[in-house]
Amino acid sequence: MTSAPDPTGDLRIAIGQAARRIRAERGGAGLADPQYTVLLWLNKSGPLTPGQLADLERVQPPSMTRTVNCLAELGLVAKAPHPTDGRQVVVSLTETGTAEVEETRRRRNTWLSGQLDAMTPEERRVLAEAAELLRRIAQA
Amino acid sequence: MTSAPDPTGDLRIAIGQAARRIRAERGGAGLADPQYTVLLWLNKSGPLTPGQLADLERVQPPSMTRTVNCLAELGLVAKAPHPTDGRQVVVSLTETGTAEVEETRRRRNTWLSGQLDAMTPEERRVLAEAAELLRRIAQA
DNA sequence: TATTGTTATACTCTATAACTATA
DNA sequence: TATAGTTATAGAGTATAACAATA
Repeated sequence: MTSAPDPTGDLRIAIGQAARRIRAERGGAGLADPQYTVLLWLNKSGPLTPGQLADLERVQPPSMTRTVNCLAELGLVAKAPHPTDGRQVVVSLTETGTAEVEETRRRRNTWLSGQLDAMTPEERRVLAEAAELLRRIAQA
Repeated sequence: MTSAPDPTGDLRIAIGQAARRIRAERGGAGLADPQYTVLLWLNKSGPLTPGQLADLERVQPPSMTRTVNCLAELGLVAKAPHPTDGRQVVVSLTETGTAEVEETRRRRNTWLSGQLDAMTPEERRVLAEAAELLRRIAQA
């Protein structure tokens, strides 16, 4: 019982499996993926508000509040009042957080990096392009 | 504050966002992604045991037990004793389940299909290749 | 004794709704 | 009145550990 090809289903399944597999891995300090991703955003873009982070990650504000608080408790980010808008909060990487990002990135034996390193340049190119396309899909 | 390119981080973020975005969509009967994925496997490969499904989906057996039970309650799959091995269970699509798969697939306005349809053939090719690579990553 | 599946339990992530504070 | 963030609550998904049944 084999049905016709289903690129959509194949892609859905592949994304789901990959996301689950990646989630099962822990970077440096045992940080879960959503938390580490926030650190990556802050490292890439500088200080951001929880609202901006929620938009970037495409999650609802309460989810980001929780993630940010978790990181703050670990001392990896700091929350500060917004200079001009009392409603907003500014989240920034601490020294510890910056070190955590860089240390994790430096460790080339990080699981996903290891997987990519084992691939051919052409395959890495495909995945890099796919990353952009997936990002676009996620923003639709 | 913009750091050096980080293909690994970009890919991780993209996969996470895409998985979350896809999960937020509901196919035909409002079926969640993990459940629909099991239907796709059964439709593709025919009847399977919970253990086989767990291996295919890279989840632990208890997770699959739960998913299969949910589908059985909905009448989309049926559980039957294995003909020769009393320990095993055979899960198969019911008529309703088959109809559900085909109806969902036929609806081209399914969210992800719509996204793919809006892309260029080249972009679809990249994603199709990426799906294979992601599958390989997930199995590592 | 090893394997298949299930039950029990707990944790993480996410969402919606309601609330507070500020603009 | 609108916006940013938080708190409260709930639900989905997954995992590990322990158990039952069968090989």
